[in-house]
Amino acid sequence: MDTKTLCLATLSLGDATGYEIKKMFEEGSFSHFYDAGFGSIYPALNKMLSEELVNCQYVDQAGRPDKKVYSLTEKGRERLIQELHKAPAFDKIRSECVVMMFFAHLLSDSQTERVFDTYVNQYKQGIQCLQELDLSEAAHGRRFVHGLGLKLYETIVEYMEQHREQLLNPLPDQAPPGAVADDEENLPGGAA
Amino acid sequence: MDTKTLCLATLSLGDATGYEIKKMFEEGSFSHFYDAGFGSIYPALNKMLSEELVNCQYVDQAGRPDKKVYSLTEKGRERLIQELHKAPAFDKIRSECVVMMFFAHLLSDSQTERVFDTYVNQYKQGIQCLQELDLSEAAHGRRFVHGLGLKLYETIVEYMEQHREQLLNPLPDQAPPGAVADDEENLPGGAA
DNA sequence: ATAACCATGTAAATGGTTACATGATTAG
DNA sequence: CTAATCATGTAACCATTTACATGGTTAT
Repeated sequence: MDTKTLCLATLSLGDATGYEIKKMFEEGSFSHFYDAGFGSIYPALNKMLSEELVNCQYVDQAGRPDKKVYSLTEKGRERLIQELHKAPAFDKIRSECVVMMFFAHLLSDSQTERVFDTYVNQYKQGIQCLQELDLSEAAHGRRFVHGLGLKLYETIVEYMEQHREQLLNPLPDQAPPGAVADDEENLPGGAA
Repeated sequence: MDTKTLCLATLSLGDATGYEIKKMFEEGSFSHFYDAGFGSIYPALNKMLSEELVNCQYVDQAGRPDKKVYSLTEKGRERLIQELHKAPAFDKIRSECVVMMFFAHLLSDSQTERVFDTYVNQYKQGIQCLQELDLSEAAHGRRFVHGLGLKLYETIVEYMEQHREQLLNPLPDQAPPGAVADDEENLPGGAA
């Protein structure tokens, strides 16, 4: 699924600027299952304008560049529906944190902690974002997906907190030799 | 994190061919947090060979092409550790199924069902893969990550099954107008 | 017979990220 | 005064995906 389709999908929820579409991917309903940067959103929007999949209204703003508010055309709506009826690909996940945690035995204590915290905080923030959304007007699919996202995030945070010691202070027989010395800290006893 | 680093990481668990590395991403311990295809693995391996990050032993095989078994060099191990100590990026998730389920109100009933099944089956298979792994020799990080993956997959399957009706047979007031007529089926009553 | 599996690789096409470029406003 | 937010866009770079190319073995 390319950025074009994602933009069409976003616009089906209401007119928006490229800037606002980006925010949807960062903080809004889409944050937990897709992302896109300006470098792919703006070109996608311009391509779709020339294909007549979207319309554009220019809104003058003092000082700032003109706001360009995009809206779906009928053709765009048809294209969106067509794309949504293709065979879905499997999920693609790229989690650097999980790779790093997998190789905890090669990490310094400080890096292990840093990765752990990054991961937990990412999903704690995600939970907050999802909880702040107003779904009173939302269609059933959106509610379903929202509930799934929330559940997943909560599961991650819960697992991380429950198994913190397993990662950060493993029992000696769980930590084979070859570990990296830490340049900053050195807990003499470990988990006492 | 690029394919090169992922290959180094895989090789730190034991010598392997490109083909076997791919399998690790599909069925092994890595399946739930990263992926890579042949088109990126083989070039990565060759580049690393010229950078002396890996060694290669050719194993003759009757009929089949020579097997090329790669192993980490000391330089490769150092590079891996260096990469693992960088600041981790946030997770990137691309889930076409979730996008489609979000827009269930634009989908035909048959497509909704297809997407639902694709999603559930993906993670049911994932659970099976993870359960078949032998972790008796695994380091603590690997066990930690394995537990996390399993927990997440189980949570997804459980949520999907518990909320099946919400997606496939929503109550009328949860399904706003604009739904697409199905070309194959038509349930007259819905959830009575 | 046919499909799937083992096994490696290249080239072209696609597409996404990063850095650059501009510039006013507002909050700390 | 500085950083963040609003607002758009291009170009170079980087990486991945897909299709192509080869070819024997094993299971159905």
